Amino acid sequence: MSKQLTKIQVQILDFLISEKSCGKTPTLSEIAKKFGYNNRSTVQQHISALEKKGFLKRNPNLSRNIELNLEDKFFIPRPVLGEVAAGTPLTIYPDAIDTIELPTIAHLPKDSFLLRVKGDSLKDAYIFSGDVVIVNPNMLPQNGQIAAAILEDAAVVKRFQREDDTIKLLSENPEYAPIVINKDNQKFKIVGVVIGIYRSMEKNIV
Amino acid sequence: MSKQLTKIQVQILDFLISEKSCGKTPTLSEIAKKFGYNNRSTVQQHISALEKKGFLKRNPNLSRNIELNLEDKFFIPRPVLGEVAAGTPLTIYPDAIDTIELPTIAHLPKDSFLLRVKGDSLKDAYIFSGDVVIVNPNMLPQNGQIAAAILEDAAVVKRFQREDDTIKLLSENPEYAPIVINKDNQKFKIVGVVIGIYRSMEKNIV
DNA sequence: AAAATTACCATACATTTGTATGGTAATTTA
DNA sequence: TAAATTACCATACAAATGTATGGTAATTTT
Repeated sequence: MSKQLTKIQVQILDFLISEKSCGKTPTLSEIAKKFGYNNRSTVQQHISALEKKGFLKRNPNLSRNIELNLEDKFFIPRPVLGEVAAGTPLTIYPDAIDTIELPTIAHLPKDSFLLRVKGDSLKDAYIFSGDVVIVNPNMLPQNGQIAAAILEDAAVVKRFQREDDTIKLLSENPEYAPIVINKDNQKFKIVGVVIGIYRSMEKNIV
Repeated sequence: MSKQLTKIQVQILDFLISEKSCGKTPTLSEIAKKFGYNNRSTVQQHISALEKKGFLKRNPNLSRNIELNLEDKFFIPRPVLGEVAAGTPLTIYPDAIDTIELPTIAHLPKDSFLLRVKGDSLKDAYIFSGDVVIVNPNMLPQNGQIAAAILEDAAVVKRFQREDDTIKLLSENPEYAPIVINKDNQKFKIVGVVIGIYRSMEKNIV
């Protein structure tokens, strides 16, 4: 038997990874439901194939006990939604352009997503090009918090400052001037609050 | 009924948090086994009490479906083993001195742990005082990687450089001189490799 | 063309799991 | 002192879950 995965096996494995990255391991029934199967024995067969090919391991008779075995990687890939400029706005992509191997950040706040920062306009806030910021879209930024926003169909990550009739987006780097937005600006939309940053060190070998 | 938890309820909740932070949700039987109960109905009662007090939620008839409800926090606390100096060595504590609310880093590499960095000796490596480093103890540092080590019963986080008969621990900050260690030094022990850093932004309101 | 593989379905069964109910002894509260 | 709570145990049952086995049709490989 080849180690090559069939289309459906890939889909199921992807689903398992996606669920795992939310901290869940589905049952056979749940997988069957997800893929529209009438019977969990269909999933049973696919999981069995994935196990034979070495992509996962089952623990007999234990519920929700599919252990992923992603080539000895410690990390589970998570999609990065787009690159975002700390300086000039960059386009945000509707689909993932990239995956980052986050240390299995599993239960990120619901709906939260990742953005990779480009540029050095936030370097005085200790955020550097290449860092990944974790954005919680269910929060409204308070003054002084780092926020992600969409401006003219592009995304920015800046320190947020609400004033009387305007919103200021500040860089920490004096080389960049603040962006001032009128409150009524239709082309401006707060996306969420940066609740954390993550930086992988594994490729930082000098 | 009070919202106060009994000793055993705290122990069970702690166990649930600990398991959750490894990406697992135990069954009643598994909890019973962990605490030496002969019967899972004992756990059933404790979980029921925890639910009534609002600390978790159960989804009826679904296995491994205890959802923790830690006061609407998005985050699950994880113990921070100790503070570690980027500059001068600081003591590493055997038990957690603190918990950090990591964005539910759930499947950290096995056995990995967190250290909070103090001091600015790694600032040129973009690691700052207060940052939390994720240390993987199952890796040996390569030259140039940031490593955590124990030196004279204290812990340091430094860039690692192996030379002929010595190991050099380099600061990125020119104010700190490199620490040079003889390979035979009994009081020196590599603890692991820093595989990532995490910084929470939530309290960074200026 | 024959054999193997793939993708599904159906059924049956043992185990696990969640849950309901009732009981006992010790401790705490009223 | 009486009542309530706590911490355990035991039993019973339904639902969920994993697993074994066999089948069909389509596709791919040999």
